Amino acid sequence: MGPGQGRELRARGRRTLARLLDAGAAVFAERGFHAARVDDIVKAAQTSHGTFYLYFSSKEDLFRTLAEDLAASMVDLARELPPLTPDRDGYEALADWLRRFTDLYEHHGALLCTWTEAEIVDSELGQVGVDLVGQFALELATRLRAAAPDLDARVGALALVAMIERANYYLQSRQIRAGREEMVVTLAAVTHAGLFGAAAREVTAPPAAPVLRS
Amino acid sequence: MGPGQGRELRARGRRTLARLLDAGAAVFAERGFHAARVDDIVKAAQTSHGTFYLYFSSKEDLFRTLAEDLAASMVDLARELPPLTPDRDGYEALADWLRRFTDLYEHHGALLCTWTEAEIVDSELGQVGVDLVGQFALELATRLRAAAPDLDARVGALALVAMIERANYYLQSRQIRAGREEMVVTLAAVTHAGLFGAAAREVTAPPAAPVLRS
Amino acid sequence: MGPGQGRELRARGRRTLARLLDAGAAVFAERGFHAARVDDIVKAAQTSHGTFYLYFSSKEDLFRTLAEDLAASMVDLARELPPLTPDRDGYEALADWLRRFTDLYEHHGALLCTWTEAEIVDSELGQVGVDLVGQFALELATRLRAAAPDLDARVGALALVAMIERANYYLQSRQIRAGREEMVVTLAAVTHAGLFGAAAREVTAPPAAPVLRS
Amino acid sequence: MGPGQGRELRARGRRTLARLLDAGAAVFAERGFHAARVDDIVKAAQTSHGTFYLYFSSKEDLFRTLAEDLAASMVDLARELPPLTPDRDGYEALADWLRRFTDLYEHHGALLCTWTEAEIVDSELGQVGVDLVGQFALELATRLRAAAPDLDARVGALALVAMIERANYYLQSRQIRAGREEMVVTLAAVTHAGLFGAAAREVTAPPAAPVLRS
DNA sequence: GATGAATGAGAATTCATTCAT
DNA sequence: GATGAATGAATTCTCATTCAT
Repeated sequence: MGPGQGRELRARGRRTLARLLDAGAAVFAERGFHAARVDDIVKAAQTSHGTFYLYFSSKEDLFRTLAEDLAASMVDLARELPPLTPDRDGYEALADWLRRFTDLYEHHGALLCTWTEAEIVDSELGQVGVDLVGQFALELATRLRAAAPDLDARVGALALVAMIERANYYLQSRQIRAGREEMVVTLAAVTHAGLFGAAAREVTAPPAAPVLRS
Repeated sequence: MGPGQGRELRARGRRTLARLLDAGAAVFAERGFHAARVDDIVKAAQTSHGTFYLYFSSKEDLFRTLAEDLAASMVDLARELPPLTPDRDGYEALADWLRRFTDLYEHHGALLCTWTEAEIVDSELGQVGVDLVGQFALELATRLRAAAPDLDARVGALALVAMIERANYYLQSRQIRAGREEMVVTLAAVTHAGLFGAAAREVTAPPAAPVLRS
Repeated sequence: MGPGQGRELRARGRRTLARLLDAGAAVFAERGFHAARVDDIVKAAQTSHGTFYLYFSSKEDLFRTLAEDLAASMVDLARELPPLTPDRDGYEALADWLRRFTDLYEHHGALLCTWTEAEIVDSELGQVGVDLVGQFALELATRLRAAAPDLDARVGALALVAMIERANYYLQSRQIRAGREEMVVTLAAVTHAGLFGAAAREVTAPPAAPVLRS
Repeated sequence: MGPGQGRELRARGRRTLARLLDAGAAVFAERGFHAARVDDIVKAAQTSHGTFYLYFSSKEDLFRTLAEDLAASMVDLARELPPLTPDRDGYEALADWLRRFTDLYEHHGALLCTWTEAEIVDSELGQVGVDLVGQFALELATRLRAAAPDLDARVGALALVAMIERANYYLQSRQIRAGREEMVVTLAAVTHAGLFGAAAREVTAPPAAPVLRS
């Protein structure tokens, strides 16, 4: 563990720590775990190698810290998944929630991409990843079970989570050439359709006309 | 390029090349691009460093070769996406195709996970990845457009591709605790529902009873 | 030199200095000069890096201070080597002196082991080590010369000093599995025999019965 | 373990290995374990850092290898300790053996001084050191027991070993200002006297006149 | 008097690639 | 065609020492 995190820090120390965390997030996001150099990070944080190791015991330690922060945010978000109903309110709530997911992914998602790469998988962190996906899926599964009783709710929920996560990745990595809102609406529609059938939304949702583009 | 690929190898040379490709696939899959050591690869191939550079000009060169092979297989598979119809035949055809996708992913998918990591993204290879996703999405989009005219077909198709790809990844990395067939059926159902509405499948598809488990 | 030793410390300063000296002795003894970290020392002394350099100008400065203290004690002890006589009183006096040597070695000897390691040998301190051995040897040599005139008294004395020093080291480092008193008596006997012949002690010394063990 | 030692080496590899071993011995002897830089060693061996790690897995690995070689030589020598008899032949045999010990110490002894410093003590190597001293002491103890039955033979033997070892160290580190032969004769005399009484040697040994110097 | 924070010159080690046989 | 050996730039991490409060 980073020695600098065990003790409580003075104002200056807190600022340095924050700079390192920011720099780490940026560099890991841009280069991935292995290609990220401690040198890049300290340069970005405008500090020295020595200082880095004052706060973190290793490059991996910093990564783990960032990942745990992100994981916590994700878990929080998963808990806030609104009750999903077939009506228009349910659809809107889902779309709103997806907007917030996309926000989070936009700011920290690059880190998710390196999650696998850092082979810290065996340790707790790997489990965190699994739990994370599971947490999301759990929430969805509860609704799926009611809406589509003949589907395997657990697997179906995972499939929807997969879609949401990966679509955000495509968006971020520019493999998808689409706007944020476009994607959010589409994901909401597909998910809603998956849960309650396409008909439900068609009736209640407003014509998503502006979305049509291709 | 590795001189060893610049034409006409004797039997012995072909065997060495094959061993290197196999070893490379295995090691990249297990460790990722950066963590994979040339040393690991030559040991697995039971040959020497010198020989490696007889066939490939660099570690990246080997990766690129493997990735291009995989990409070609994927593109081939995408072309074989069957016509999707709302009836039961359409559903079955989709499920069959998903089975083949899962086969491919099972054998070579680990390489896909490292695709991003190797920063060969700027080069053609990155584009290959984009094209690949695009190719799949294109096929789906055509059907989507007919089935759900108020959805952004392109984005919707990408969302479904995202789901299919990522769900396979979850399966492979054991983040999903489900059987192959279970997942294939679920993906088929969700995709089919996304395309034609849940009602379509419910009427035409057989009760997916054994899938129910959670 | 550390400013903190340049005279007149208040009570608080004296306590801090004492803590640092104690901590230094402990850490140098346990880890050796190179492996001892200033950080270990200040932690053991419950103070900070900044404070350390208030009292000592460097790690070496602290070591030197400790070593000089020890050297002074050793020189004092050497001066107190009693007159050695072939009779029983001489033997007992020698044994008593050896007991005190062993006491000193027990408390500070670990530092002696690192003496060589710290390459402060070129400086005065190295000379102190040489002088120290020499001082001991000188005292012994005077007696040896009388008792065994055909031996090289100087070298003989050094050999005895070597034995006494090294045997204490074996004892301390548990390379010898023997009790303190056992060792003291044995060293006294061997030294006495070396000086005056085995016969002398045999006649005059009491049967060292309890020593017999092996 | 050094990868280069598992496989059998070609002529060139054997030469490089030998150069590294020689260089390591020299550098460790001169600077001690901690102060010795891998850089010094590879420079002395006229090779590169990379090559070093081809043969040894770490600086410690090289040290251990050298130490084990030395330990083996020492154990061999201990086994060759001649039968010790009170007559002149016994004395001469002892002196001869001491000459060989001094030879060994002269060539490799510097390494012994760093033995303690490298904290490899916990592992087998530390035990080797203990065993080594024990081996020597065992041989001596057998004779002591016969010659001086009222002494603790085991402790007495250790004391003599201590003397022999440490005196050689003094000689090597120039803390003793004496010639080799001078020291050998003196050690033989003191040891012989310790075993059989001063009288025995006086009668049988030649007058050691030339040794007298101080 | 005391201390938390910062520093940066080294140190060990790794590994893709080249070379001589 | 094959390979054992060599290379050295790049990288992570350490730690004695200094500084600002």
